[in-house]
Amino acid sequence: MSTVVAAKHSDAASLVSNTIGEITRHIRTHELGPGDRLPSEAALSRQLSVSRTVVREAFSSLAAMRLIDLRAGRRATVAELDYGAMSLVIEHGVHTEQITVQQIYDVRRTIETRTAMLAALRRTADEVEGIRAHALAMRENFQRPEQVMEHDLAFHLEIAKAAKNPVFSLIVGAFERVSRQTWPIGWRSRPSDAEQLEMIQIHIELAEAIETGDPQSARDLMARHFDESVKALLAAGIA
Amino acid sequence: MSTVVAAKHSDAASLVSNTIGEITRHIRTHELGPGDRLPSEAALSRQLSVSRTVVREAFSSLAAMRLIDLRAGRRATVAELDYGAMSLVIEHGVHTEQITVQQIYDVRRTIETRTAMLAALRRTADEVEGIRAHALAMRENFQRPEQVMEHDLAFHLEIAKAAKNPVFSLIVGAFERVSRQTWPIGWRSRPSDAEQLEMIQIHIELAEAIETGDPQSARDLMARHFDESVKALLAAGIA
DNA sequence: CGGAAAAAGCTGCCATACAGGTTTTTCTTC
DNA sequence: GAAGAAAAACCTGTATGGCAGCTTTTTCCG
Repeated sequence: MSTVVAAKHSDAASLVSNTIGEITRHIRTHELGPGDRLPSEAALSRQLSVSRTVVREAFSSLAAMRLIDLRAGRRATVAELDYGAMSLVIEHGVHTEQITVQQIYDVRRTIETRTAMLAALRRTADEVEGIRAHALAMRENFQRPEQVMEHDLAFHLEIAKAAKNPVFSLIVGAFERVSRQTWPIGWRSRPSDAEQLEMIQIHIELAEAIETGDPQSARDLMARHFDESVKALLAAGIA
Repeated sequence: MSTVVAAKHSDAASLVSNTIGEITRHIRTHELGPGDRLPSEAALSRQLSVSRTVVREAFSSLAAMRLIDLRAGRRATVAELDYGAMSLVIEHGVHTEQITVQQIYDVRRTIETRTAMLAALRRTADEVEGIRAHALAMRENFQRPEQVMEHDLAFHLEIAKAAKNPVFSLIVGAFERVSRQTWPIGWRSRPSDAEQLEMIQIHIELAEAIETGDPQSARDLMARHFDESVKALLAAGIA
């Protein structure tokens, strides 16, 4: 039974792994939240009877997964939810050819048709403002692809945020790094101004649907957006 | 504009971060795939003009995100896609009360109604066998909750696999650690044998729908499964 | 009492050392 | 010459000690 996507059963009795476990356990048992400070490396070193080297590697690993924040001279603190690590995992999957760009679009479509719908139901006035601002900024800067891309990414993240479920934000964010690399391909496959503006127009209408509070339209527009994007990528010869 | 879920703009000019970047760049530019070997710590240390300590912490971080595999005495190798790190991130979010269990169920419902549908369309004979075996094993072992849970988890992962999109597997797997902790709560909230068997029955029917190749039924059954699960959790007083 | 300066504490990084696992090379024997 | 065993070379895991530079706490002066 080859599992393709697996999780190592890490009994991994290495000191570092155990130390990571102890630290996360510490967070859990002490009910620490974002911003709360962890013991110093030296303290943990004594407490767990391992060298500071081991504690440092454990901290470093936790920081890589963005579970804690590290800053020189300061104590480590519990981190806020952050999609940085997940974004690296996805990017790694694409670069090692274990994930295709099209598979990512399939997942994004599934997720984001839902966030669009929820956003239309739950958005606050502020969020509507942000979403619309990004959509309009895409149109205004449409001769500067860099800018368009940044606003596009922010647009999708803002919708996820308006859906009021941080897990959706996490997942949408997880695709950010890859999107930065594939976005220009999609853009170039829409060579005329008309085609580019048409793509941007969908974003604007989507912003309006969310503003109006029309979940069905929001959903449909997001679906259309992804259908068009996939079409564009296929036209550009992306497998 | 408070972002709630963020990604640190890691210009993070720390040596370790830079080294992590260099290593992932090495993987990318040399087009390394799973199993391929990376340079030794000493070699990278010389090549990048940093101490072995720094290289080690970078390796350790990459291993934490499951981008590479480390084993004593052996060279580091590029890892296969693995949801271990993502699962820790989600678990962290729940323990620090940045994510609620119900929010996870919302996302799982969105994702897994899709995987069920796709599985019905794309499954192989082997996968059907695996999926059904897990569903039946749930019924057979239904007096041993531990066993039921394990087969339940494997059931959902196998469906994701049958959907033939590793990103779905990654996401479904990302909820594994949390599920292991919340599953018993849902189970206990179905106190009678009849209720427990009813829940298991949905799994069996779902397996059948996937076997038959009926995407609509598969989808509906998965949706019902999650609706029931949420109801059970709410009954148990989970916010 | 307020604020500046000194002290203490902490992290980032480095060099070195050695135990124990793994790979490669060498040597022996058939 | 080939197969297999022994040795050498290489590699990672962990520990220790040290120092620069940043932060927090304490102390002391006005």
